[in-house]
Amino acid sequence: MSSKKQLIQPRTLKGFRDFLPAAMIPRERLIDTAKGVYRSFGFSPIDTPSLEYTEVLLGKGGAETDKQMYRFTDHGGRDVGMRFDLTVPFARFAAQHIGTLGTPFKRYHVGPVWRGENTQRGRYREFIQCDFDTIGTTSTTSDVEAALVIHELFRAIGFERFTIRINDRRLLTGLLESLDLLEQQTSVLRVLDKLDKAGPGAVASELKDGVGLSEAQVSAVLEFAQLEGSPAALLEAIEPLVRGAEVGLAGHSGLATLFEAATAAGVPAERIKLDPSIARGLDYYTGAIFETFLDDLPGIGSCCSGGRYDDLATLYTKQDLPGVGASLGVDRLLAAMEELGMIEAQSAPCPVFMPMLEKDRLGDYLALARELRAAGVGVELYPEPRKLGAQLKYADRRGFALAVIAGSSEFESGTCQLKDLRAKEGVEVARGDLAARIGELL
RNA sequence: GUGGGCAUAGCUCAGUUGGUUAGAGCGCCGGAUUGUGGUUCCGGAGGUCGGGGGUUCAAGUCCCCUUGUCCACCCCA
Repeated sequence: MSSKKQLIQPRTLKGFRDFLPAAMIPRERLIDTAKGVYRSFGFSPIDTPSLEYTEVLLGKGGAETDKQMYRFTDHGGRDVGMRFDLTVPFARFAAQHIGTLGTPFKRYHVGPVWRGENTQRGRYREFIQCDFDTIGTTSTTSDVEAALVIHELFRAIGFERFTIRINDRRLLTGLLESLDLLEQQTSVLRVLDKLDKAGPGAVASELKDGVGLSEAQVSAVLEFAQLEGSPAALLEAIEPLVRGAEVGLAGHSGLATLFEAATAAGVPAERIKLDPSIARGLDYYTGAIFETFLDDLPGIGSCCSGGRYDDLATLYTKQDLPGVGASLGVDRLLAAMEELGMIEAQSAPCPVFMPMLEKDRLGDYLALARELRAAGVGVELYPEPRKLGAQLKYADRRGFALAVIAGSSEFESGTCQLKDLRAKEGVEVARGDLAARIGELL
């Protein structure tokens, strides 16, 4: 037969991506930062399977997420779904294990999720979420803490200009209840959500003609959504609008406590806003809602969203398991950081590069590298004795900070050359002082 | 899922009303420089013009399908 082999075109599925070291290093750093912040607030790590019985996942996030869920039948005929977020599996997890864990329980969870929707910038079919949640308490303390975690998280990642927009589902429900619009809640909120883009005129006419509200109802809803000002001023203006409904008042006092406490905790006013028009989020939210936008790149969407969901676990257990938490969109945030020039283009996994000059000195090189590693300094040894210039070029391209250069004369005299690749300067250093000198330069 | 724009070398892009062997810059490899790289000079490799089909004497250029990507809607991290 033909000697030409038919090659398979190397490619990835739409919305699925490969990650080269240059992308993976900042990605891991971001995740480590998030884990550190979560732990500092007392959240513990957990993990769950990426596949679940479809019945566990279906109908929990709303019709839209059901449509986007990857779903198939496995070899045993089981109806299987790939998780589209980490919150729904967590509710199942909590219902299953809360007996041994006890309440309240705080966890964080980092892992990929899948949604079969159309791709866009910062929007993929496989992406990492980095969640933290507290379950087993309805205390507003946990709501406030969620806002504080988001604030510290973005600070730790390196952002100064961002806004956490907060609302409460109960406020909206209260308003609609007092207007006798509870039935149309979903469609009213969907239209309302377009306020920013479409403007009040378009929203008004769609509420009237599309959803069928009366003039009075339209103006009441618009008046509510268009309120602006400090949280305190907003809450004062909102109170009379929701006074007629108990839920509304509960949401009102929850938000009042939240903003008061967040301010007392030192969150700057410009980073935390009450936004009555935020209504979105998955179907399971029942209380406070959070969305986080970057002031310098609002178009990319919310990079960290969440809220309170007091009924989610009731689908799996009779025990009351209210929860609150949020999800950091790692991939979306990285796309934003890339665009904002916050990511250094370098892919050196460790600080020190060691060129190999003489093949028959392999044992000496390995021993020297091992000494450095034992002292806590990461070292990469080049695998073959090429021309030194070429090896240094390799090191430079990877972004190594330092090179430790040694050949026969150095090995015999117990020294080596320590070269700062950034400054392009080298000094001769006694082998015993090497780790210390490296520490000074890093 | 719906609608629109893109798709040419590793990267960023040129490519005239369809018309001979498809170009540039950067990068890469080799040499000048047999143990010290980012400059300079010389030389070199690398392209099924995303894939498939069609129209034509002739297609990178026109048409259809398909895949990917970007944008808008929808929704969301």
